[in-house]
Amino acid sequence: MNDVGCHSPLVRKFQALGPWTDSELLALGSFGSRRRRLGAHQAIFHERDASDEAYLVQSGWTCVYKLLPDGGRQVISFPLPGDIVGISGLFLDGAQFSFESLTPVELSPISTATLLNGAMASSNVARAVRWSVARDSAILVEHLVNVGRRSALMRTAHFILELAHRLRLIGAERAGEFACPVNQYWMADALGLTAIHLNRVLRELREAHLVTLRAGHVSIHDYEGLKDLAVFDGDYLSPPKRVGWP
Amino acid sequence: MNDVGCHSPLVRKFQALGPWTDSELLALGSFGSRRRRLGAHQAIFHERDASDEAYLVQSGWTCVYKLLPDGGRQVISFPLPGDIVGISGLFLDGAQFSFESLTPVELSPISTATLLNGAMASSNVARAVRWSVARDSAILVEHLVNVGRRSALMRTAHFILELAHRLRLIGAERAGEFACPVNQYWMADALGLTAIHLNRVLRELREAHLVTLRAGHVSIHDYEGLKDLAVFDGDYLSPPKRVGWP
DNA sequence: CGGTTCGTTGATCGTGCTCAAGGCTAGTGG
DNA sequence: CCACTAGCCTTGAGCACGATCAACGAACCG
Repeated sequence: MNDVGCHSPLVRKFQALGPWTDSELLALGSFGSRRRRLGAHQAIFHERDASDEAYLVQSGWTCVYKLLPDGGRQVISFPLPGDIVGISGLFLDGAQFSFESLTPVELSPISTATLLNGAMASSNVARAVRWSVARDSAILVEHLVNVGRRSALMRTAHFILELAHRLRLIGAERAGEFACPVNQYWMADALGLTAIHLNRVLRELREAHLVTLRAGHVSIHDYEGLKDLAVFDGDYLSPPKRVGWP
Repeated sequence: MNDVGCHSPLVRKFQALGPWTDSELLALGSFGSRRRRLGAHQAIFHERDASDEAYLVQSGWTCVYKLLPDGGRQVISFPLPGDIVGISGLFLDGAQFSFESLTPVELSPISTATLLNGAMASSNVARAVRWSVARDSAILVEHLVNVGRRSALMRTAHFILELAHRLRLIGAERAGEFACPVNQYWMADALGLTAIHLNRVLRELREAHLVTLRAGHVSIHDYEGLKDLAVFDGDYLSPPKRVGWP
């Protein structure tokens, strides 16, 4: 059963939280038992949909956002493989946001029962879920700081570094290079900028030899420089190092 | 034991999630067994502090924020009586933000063990905690939308309406009137504005006969008008109406 | 009284938005 | 092979929302 981990981004993400026994891996695996494939730019759920299921992203890029009546859009997050979307919706009256695929994706719906049973069955699974939820919250907080108080340049740099770190954790980043199939419109809507201004910011970052984003691919040329610019500290993204954690 | 609820803002907040048995109220009450009083503007914990405890606010206004190296400050939330702060910090390497009192406050530290035991002991308590965490996340998402995509005027109106709704749930708002001991500097740092600009926005709202904020007191003169301006829908703040919820 | 905190206003500046266009590439159908 | 389209990226010119800098007023409190 250990080979569950070889292909599951969830297990990969949770590995550092281990050690995992085979039966626990089996419990984790139950989160991925059902699978759904979807093409690019397909809605998965909409704001206010009553939701009895969360979704584990198995592969592909996705996007969580809210629309405003004036046509504006705020991207909340870009869930990546190993991320679970919509847990909070299970405990509220419905989803607070819309969720869709940006690329072709593979999703595993997780029912409330599956989630709670998994957590009941194994305290390690419960820990992992709690960590995952807490981490998502930390990412959201950092996103708020980004949009509320950082300049467009710092904000963009910070966002790219966060993506790089998250992708590294699931093995989708190497030596400052990674695929990023998010166009400038979506990215601008995440950063609270217009696509036009973001384009200029990206040019600035490129001309400063810090990072290049082209054709859906990101190359970080000067990691330290970028980190200094953004005042980035990625500790909030990594599994906790504390011993005996709850 | 039922009089626990009479004075506990936590029980008041969770009432609509009921029905609660006496023993469950007792379990909830255990979250408030310890008490700490603090004066105004006292630090409760700082960013990066290792934290083994969350805090239930029993009375007074508090503030969660992050500082930036350039001296900037982003307020994440203003936890009110009945709100629990720092749960996510229990499951990460440390707190992701600073937490302090704005007024004299009464706090109940909640250890990780107390929190988890309370949830294990009663599924209603577990439900309530899950709802509370999910609601905090929904508030955070709305805050991000506010700062990222709404104009200063809409943003401010939305913020005031959210406060009014939250205060109503704990019985601290009546007929559009409530105390709000948050000065314009703190409020501006929540809204991603400067205090100077916020001051002008508040004047605009006052001159439009929508809402007045003066001397720590808010008077909403035209609730519908304010709601239309902000395109506010407070459903995310109320206890879920779904039956048989998890 | 003087000090401190908070609110208010004016003048000016600049980051990032708006509107408008054009270019590049891939895909499609003639 | 060449139009033609559709996304997406890029650039320019001008404007506006909100920031910055600089005071001053009001309330409170020692």
